Amino acid sequence: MYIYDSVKKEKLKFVPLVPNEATIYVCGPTVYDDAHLGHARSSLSFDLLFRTLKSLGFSVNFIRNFTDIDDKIIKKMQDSSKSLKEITEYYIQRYNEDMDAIGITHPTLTPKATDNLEAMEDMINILMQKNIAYKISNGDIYFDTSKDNIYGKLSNKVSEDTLSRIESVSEKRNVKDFALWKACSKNDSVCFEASFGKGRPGWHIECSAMIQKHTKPVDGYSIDIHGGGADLLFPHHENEASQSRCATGHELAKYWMHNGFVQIDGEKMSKSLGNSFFLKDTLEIYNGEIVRFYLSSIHYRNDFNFNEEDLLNSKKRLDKLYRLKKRVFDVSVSEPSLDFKKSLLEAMSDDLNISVALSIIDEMIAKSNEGLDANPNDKNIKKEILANIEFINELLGFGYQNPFEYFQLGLEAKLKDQINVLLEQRAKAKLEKNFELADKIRDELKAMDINIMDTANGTFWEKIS
RNA sequence: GGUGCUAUCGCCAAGCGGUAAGGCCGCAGCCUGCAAAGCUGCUAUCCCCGGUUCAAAUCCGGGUGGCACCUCCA
Repeated sequence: MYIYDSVKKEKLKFVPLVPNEATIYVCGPTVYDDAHLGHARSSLSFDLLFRTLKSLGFSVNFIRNFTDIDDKIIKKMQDSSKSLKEITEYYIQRYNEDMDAIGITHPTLTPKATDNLEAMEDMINILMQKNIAYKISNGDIYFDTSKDNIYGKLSNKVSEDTLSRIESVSEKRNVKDFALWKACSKNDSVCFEASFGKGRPGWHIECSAMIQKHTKPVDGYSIDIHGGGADLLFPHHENEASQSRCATGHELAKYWMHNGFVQIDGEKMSKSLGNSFFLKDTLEIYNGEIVRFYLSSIHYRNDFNFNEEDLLNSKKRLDKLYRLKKRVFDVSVSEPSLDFKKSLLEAMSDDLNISVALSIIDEMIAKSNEGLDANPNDKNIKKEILANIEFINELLGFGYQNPFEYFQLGLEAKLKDQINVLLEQRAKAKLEKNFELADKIRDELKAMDINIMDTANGTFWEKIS
């Protein structure tokens, strides 16, 4: 397995801290709103990593958190007069629904910030004891970045000019110091007890504390891989790495991976532009698997330009897999082709090269169709093809649907019956060489948006999308 | 202003120094009663200029264009 380390900026051989094991921590969403396409892409990127490592035989410990304390959540509370828990639980559930819809494997652990306040308190206490953290007059606690002589190394982004953009608080020792704890005032609705005063944690400390709590350091690192969106490198990951290093005496992660961004029709995704923003909006129109296939079809590090035309073109590629699956759906699975499995894994082992993986699948489809054209009823060929498709699903998370239902999605049973009756009539007409009637029926079906095809494996029909 | 990414066929997109994968679209053929589906074949010298090298889309320098982040946004 080779992965691109976005801090070292090179592709590296993945050497896990513990042989055959991998611990991955990915920054999850702040749950104050529904998941957007960017969340989907991030989840998808690391889901592919998760699946690939598992397929390679690693025992993977995959952690993805929920940030359920945050200014945006507090604002939502004020706007909606709902409690913190009401809001976060609602959006966590919605998030999980969306991720299920696009076939994201469940992480091994999904810690919430609110369940790990003690770990954060401990870490802040350690930093205060070391005089790396300090309290200012209003009760806020800051991290003293000057105590970490390699602060800024991770992102390489701390310039004078960057600093001028950071919020200035006069009592901070250094401009780049960041909040570990924000003291609460009397009318603050969200307030937690801690030995150093009431308040709530800063954003960065939660990930550090949860990693510290849920993992065991090996060889000077807490975890193997830390992941997240490209925007998180600075300041979030820089700060995480720094405070963890200072508090624990070892590095946070051996490898860092960052996924690229999603744009809509070439524009930055934002509410003000009114471009389709939420994953749910897309899922209302398209099946989750189609969205998954489209969003994962481009390398995770590249920026992704989402548009409907490309989505539909990408669906045509997935259709081909399902047309093949229709041809072999009447047998039980055997073992996938070793060559196919090996080359697919090899592609994904190269920093998740999905493009090469998809081209290998396309070649498999063409070869399989060729084999089936020559031997339409060869059970061994069919079994292996079906097994290949199952392996695709295991590794990449698509191709799992019943192939007939895939092409008939959203049609009512009554209509399906009607179609079947027409197909029987057409089959009879064809048998009697009454091609005029057969073509008339086909036109009738076409008018109903149904496409039919006579293959060596029988007559199939599809809903035209 | 700082930091970084990027420019490959009409569209999407691999390529990581050894002579351009794959998908969509298009054209031709095979198959088919005709279609559809499937299969086969055809379609690019890689933004521009210079350099390094036996050899560059791939490395270096300079342009030009696109984008992102630097604002607790994945």
